[in-house]
Amino acid sequence: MSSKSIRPAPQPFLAHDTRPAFHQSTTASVPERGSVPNFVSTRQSAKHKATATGSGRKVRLFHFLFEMLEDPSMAHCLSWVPAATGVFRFSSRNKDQVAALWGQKKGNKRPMTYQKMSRALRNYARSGEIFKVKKKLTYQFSYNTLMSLQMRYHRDQ
DNA sequence: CAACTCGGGAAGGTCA
DNA sequence: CTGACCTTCCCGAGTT
Repeated sequence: MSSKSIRPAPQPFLAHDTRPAFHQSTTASVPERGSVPNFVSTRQSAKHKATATGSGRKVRLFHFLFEMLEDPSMAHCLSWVPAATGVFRFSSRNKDQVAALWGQKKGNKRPMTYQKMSRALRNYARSGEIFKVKKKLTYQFSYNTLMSLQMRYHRDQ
C-alpha cells in the first residue's frame, strides 16, 4: 500500500431518481435502420487555432460522445437513458458505428471498434469523467463533466 | 457451449 | 523531452 492511489476515488453522482431536466427523448420505437449521421464531414482543418479565450484543445472522446448523443440522427447508435441524468447507452447492434466514426475523426490507422473505444471509456473512471453503470452498454457522465460539456456545446454551437 | 460484455495491464502513437 | 490522452493487443472472467 502507499504509493498507489491516494485519491478518494472519484464517484458517479447517484444515477437513479435524479430529474432529467435536460433532453426529452422522443422515445417512440427508434427505427433501427440507421444510416449516416448528418454531419459526416468531420475533417480536421489543418491546424486548429482557437487560442483566444483559453479554449482550443483537442477533441476528447467524451466530447464526441456528447455530441453524438445530442444528434437525433445517431439515436440508433447511442442515446440518453430517460429519467437518469447523464446516463447513456449504446445500441448493441450499432455500437461499432459510433466507434468507427470516432476512429475516423481521429484518423487512426486501424478502424476503431467498440472494444477499443470502451477501453478508453474505462480509463475515464479513473479520471472521473465517465463511469460505468451496471447495465449493459451503459455509462454515465459525472455531474461536472456533463455541466462543462453542456456549456461548451451551447457555446460552440 | 458460443457470443458478448467487462476490466485492466502493458506498450505504442500523436500532439501541444 | 514530457505528459496527457488515447490506441492497439490480449487475455481472463462474468453474462446471456
